[in-house]
Amino acid sequence: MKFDRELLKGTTETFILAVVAEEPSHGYQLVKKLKLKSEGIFQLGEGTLYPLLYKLEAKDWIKGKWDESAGMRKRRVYRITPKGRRQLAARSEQWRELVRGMTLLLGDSAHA
Amino acid sequence: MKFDRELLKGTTETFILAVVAEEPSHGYQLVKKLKLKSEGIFQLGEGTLYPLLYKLEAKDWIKGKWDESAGMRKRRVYRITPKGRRQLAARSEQWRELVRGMTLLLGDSAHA
DNA sequence: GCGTATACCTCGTATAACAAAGTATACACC
DNA sequence: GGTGTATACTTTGTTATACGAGGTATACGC
Repeated sequence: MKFDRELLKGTTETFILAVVAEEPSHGYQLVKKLKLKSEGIFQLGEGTLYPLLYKLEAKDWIKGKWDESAGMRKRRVYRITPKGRRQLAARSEQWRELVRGMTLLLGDSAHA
Repeated sequence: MKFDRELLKGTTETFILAVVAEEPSHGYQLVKKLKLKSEGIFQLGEGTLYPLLYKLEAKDWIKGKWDESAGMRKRRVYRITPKGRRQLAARSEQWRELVRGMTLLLGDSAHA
């Protein structure tokens, strides 16, 4: 979906954490996976995803490791850290609150 | 609730439109109303709300009119325009898609 | 040797929500 | 008639985020 530019802000970190938590992944793979698993709703470009991964790693929420298996393009595989799990829980909580607030305010408009 | 700074982005215009659509209101009133109706989840400051109202009016999604009834501090009452209603519908649709995408991706994490 | 899919990296831009500070009016109360 | 509080609006500066557009380089099929 083509979102109104700002709508995604603050949610991306959360769903990336969630997907990485479910299964360690590398960047390029995440681009595909996010699109697939969200049924095309989220389509992050690489220019969005990679810098985000660096940031998450810098905060120690995920940890990347180079995978240089023979006969493969080398790739950096990220897995979630304990700290990342705690963040994910906190973010999910905030997300649920946001949804609750919006539901309260949108009311009928939400089903227009 | 204290949100993670960026999480609200893109949602504020939507719920303001929704509340104004339900009933014409002036700025100061909206600050209170948003907090009340969202059960304290959304607490926009005036420094956030007023500029937003100006922007929405500039886009012709809401229309303000000075109310100078006697014995009252004069206030600017906003009501939604037809264009605003269409926007509200579009925004609500996007919001629902976002929720759907997040639900797909968060999965178990959403109930942690 | 050529095309395509894979995989990663970097820079510039727009703009949004917020805090903080300011102005000014109505009204209750002593 | 002076003080405090709630009402009501305005403006400025800061921070950060998602994105597009561009770039590099490797594996593999044919």
